[in-house]
Amino acid sequence: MDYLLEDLNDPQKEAVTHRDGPLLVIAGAGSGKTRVITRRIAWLLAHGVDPRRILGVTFTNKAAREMAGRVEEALPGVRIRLSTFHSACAAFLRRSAPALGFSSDFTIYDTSDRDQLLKSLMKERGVDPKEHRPSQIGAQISSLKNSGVLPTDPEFHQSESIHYVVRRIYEPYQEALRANNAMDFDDLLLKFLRLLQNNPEEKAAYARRFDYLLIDEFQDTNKIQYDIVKLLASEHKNLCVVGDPDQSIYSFRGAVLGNILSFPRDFPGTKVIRLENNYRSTANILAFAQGVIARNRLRYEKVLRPVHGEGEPIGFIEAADGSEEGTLVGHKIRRLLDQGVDPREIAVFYRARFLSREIETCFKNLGIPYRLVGDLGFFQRREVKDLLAFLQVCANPLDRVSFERCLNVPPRGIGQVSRRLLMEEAAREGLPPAEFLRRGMIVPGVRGKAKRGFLEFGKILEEAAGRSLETVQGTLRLFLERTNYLNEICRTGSWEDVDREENVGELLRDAAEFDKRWEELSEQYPDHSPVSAYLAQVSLMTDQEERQADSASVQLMTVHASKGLEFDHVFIVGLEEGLFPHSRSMDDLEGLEEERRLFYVAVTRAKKRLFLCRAERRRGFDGGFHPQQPSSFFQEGRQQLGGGGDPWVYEEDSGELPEFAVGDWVRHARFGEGSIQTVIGRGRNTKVEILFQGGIRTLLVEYAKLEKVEGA
DNA sequence: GGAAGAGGACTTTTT
DNA sequence: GTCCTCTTCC
Ligand SMILES: Nc1ncnc2c1ncn2[C@@H]1O[C@H](COP(=O)(O)OP(=O)(O)OP(=O)(O)O)[C@@H](O)[C@H]1O
Repeated sequence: MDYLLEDLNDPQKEAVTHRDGPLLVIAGAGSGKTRVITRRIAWLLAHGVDPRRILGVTFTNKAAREMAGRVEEALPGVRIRLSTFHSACAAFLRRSAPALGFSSDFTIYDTSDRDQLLKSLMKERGVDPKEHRPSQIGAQISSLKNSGVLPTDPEFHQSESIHYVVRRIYEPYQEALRANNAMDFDDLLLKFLRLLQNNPEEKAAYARRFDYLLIDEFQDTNKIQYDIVKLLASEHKNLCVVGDPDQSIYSFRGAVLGNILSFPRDFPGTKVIRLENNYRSTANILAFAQGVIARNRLRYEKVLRPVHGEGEPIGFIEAADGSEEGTLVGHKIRRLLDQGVDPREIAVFYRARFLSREIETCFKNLGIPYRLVGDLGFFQRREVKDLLAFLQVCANPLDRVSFERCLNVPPRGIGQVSRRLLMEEAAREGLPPAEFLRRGMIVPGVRGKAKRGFLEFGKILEEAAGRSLETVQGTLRLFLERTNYLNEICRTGSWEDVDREENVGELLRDAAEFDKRWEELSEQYPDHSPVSAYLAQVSLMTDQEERQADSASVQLMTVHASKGLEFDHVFIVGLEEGLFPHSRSMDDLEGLEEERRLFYVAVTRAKKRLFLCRAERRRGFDGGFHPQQPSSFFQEGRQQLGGGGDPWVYEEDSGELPEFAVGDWVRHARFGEGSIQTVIGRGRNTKVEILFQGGIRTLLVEYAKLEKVEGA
């Protein structure tokens, strides 16, 4: 099994073969930390350690899957599951839920469920949700939880700095969660920690449950996570953590750099290993990255040497506005693709999610295949959330947030007033409203459409319950058929309806997939119906990676989502003051330095080629343009790299372009026939607005491959 | 009393 | 674009 060590350098070997006791690998970007973790897991497995006694934790689902893949690559035939902190804690809590006053199939609320609940609690207490946005209040509650403060703790009442709305709402919020048999993301960590702290038997049991703990991206753990880790490792101290203080980019989630720095003190006898070769990037890219990060003052210095040669210079792309930025990036990518570059080796990063829109539009027009990584999209889509809310109500009738969401979907005549009457009547009967309706009980004072609506909804619930939620797909289909959902929702016959239908189909497929695997999965979910197990799984999946993982597309993602990944060609867009670094982080040194770390992360993802991009103006939400100053990061690139002229020049080659005039009929491969509404610009930059059946599109003539339709 | 459509406010980063 | 509230019709 020495082959497991073959492609490792000496310090890596030392880390991988380190047997027992605390181990800290602290090293810069691209130095092979992740390789250490995955190889170490393989090494342990190869030496007879039971995979169930290893707990490997990463930060995102994506990273967990990727790393599991690498272990299986190194050790064919083996199967191992790596977790995120949240999924591991959720799984533990499901076993211990009754002790905490929850049933084991409790619901997990995502951020929008949380805000929904907060909103209704605020309204009940006469707090205007417009004056204090639920999401803001929720964010503050979240950061309290991430520093370990519950409303029942004395600190909560003593602290002066807590907003009065938070002060009023936090405790009712926790009570409501419990009444709904629900936890939010932060509860998953905090409640598990409290369970260990307050319960010596549980603590002892969990401290013996694993023999080896391995944690990637340790610089981004928060206090709660570290406390959990300490307790899990308290008996054997076989704890291997890996990280890079310069890549700490989650302080908004409570991450504390202190964790990785104080690790050797917290675990006396820690073996500290440094990795000092960068295997990922060209020397040019690495030198730039190090110049960038060297300007931070709060820093733990490390050595990092390039292994590769100088490589190509860094490129700069400066555009007049956001859409030109997208087009220029698209042009460049198109050329790379034409040279035979694998689209999966190209990535576009942005600081803020909304920047992806403009890029997407341009890529669509240019026909560049792309994929949005970590897109919240799918599970946040209206129709998907509606359907999941229905499943949620079936599985957990106490969940009022989901109940309120799907009660009147599709519209069945139930409004504000009938809703209130139902709640009051159900409360009088001492039943959750969902249960009240399921029994077919009547709400006095409600007649006509609303009355029928209640009865109908109750009947669907009853029928679903009658089938004991045995298959996810069956339960969904029941809802779809009884409500005629698709027809109700897709009435307008427009563009988006097709999407909606597809999303529903996608969910059904996903559900069917889960049903098929239920037999092997069921042991992971004790006391769960298939439906509640499905929900348990889905509510921790915030992305839809797997569905499209193999598509040959350019990858679009936030810088945060790029952590731990690598690509041959990287474009960082939106390098403008206020955007990246973001204005909300520019007030203090810590904020600015974190932006710089974030930029460092972005830069160090690139293996061969890096492009820094900015626009001179950008459209605001009102549609007007705002001038944008180049980001200091962009300027540093310019300076460090000698101002380097303009490596980005249009090539005046390709032959003639067809000319179009307003009113011409044209045919497009994908959008069909349409008429030209507007012609913008000249020559290679000509854009046309075309009215197709599905709506108006703006296309670049050069790439749209439009055909004139004569005699229309 | 409800539904559908118009108009306003708001967009950092994630589990 | 999206989410939410307010208005206008049924
Ligand atoms: N000893 C080695 N020899 C050659 N290549 C290596 C070696 N170790 C790692 N690599 C390669 O270097 C690249 C970076 O490795 P890895 O992702 O493990 O680094 P990392 O330290 O986790 O990076 P980051 O912190 O930036 O995410 C990968 O392509 C990996 O395959």
